[in-house]
Amino acid sequence: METPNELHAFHQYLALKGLKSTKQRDIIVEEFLKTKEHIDVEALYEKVRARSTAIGYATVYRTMKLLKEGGLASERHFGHGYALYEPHDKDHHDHLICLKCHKILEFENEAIEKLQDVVAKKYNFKLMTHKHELYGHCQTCQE
Amino acid sequence: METPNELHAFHQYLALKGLKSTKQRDIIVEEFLKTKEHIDVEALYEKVRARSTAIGYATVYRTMKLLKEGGLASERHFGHGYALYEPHDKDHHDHLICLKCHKILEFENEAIEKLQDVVAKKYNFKLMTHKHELYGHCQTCQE
DNA sequence: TAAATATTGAGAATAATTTTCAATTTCACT
DNA sequence: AGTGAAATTGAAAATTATTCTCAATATTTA
Repeated sequence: METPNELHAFHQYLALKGLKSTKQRDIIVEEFLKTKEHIDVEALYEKVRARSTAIGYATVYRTMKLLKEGGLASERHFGHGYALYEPHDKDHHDHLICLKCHKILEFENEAIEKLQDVVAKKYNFKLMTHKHELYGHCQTCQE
Repeated sequence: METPNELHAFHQYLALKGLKSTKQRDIIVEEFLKTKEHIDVEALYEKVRARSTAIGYATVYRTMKLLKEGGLASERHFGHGYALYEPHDKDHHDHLICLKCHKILEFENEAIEKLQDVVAKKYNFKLMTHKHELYGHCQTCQE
């Protein structure tokens, strides 16, 4: 009784768009959902290949794009030149990134979110999304 | 009596690092400082070429890297896959980016900066820098 | 001015991601 | 179940921003 309902949501998204469900997509989505950290395409590709050697990089990229479009994954860029993905959260969160060990922590701050709205209003912007990243040294790396 | 003292600062930085001043670097830096908006390498290259056809892309990239290292320019990435540069401000500011017309506005918000410090402290992070970008539709594009 | 060293432009190289294309798979309709 | 139109696939080529290589040239220091 533990059908991942995100996978189900993905199938619904595909149906909605007139796209097809395939074994490859399912494997990629399952592996993606399984990792609770931020994952890059290379690491995801490795996990996927461990289950089926007949899946190429292109399909991983294509599937991540679909997940993004379907609102099931968020794509992040933290300065190194490649994308990281994470399952899309209902509750928005932002990130603390350690410049030494590249650890990523998440934070939520309601007060900041409110202030963002204030800023947007001041400039007559209709806010759709935002990116708030704090870069520094984590506790461990300060020693 | 209007010597750009940023150019002077650049020369000082070069001297400090044992690097050399060249015509190419000066032209690139002058053109960069002249634009008060965010500029990408391609646009800067065009401006530079208008003054001297004997300057290559590589030198523009190399010079922007020096400006960055010297603290005279900030590099930004707003989601499209290339870098934008802006003269480095003493007063930190963040950005509002229109998803339709790609206009970029700047904002400063002291209260948000303070809250960032609170967040960093909570996670025992030593904050070095941050990125805060608000994406949406600007006033003009809402019509 | 000369020697030592940094810089240059052009094009090759890199790296992440996207596209192309012919072969295969899915799905809606029998 | 069977068929055919349309979507999907993997592999390799293409793309794009940026960096590197290298032989020729320019700057600096003595």
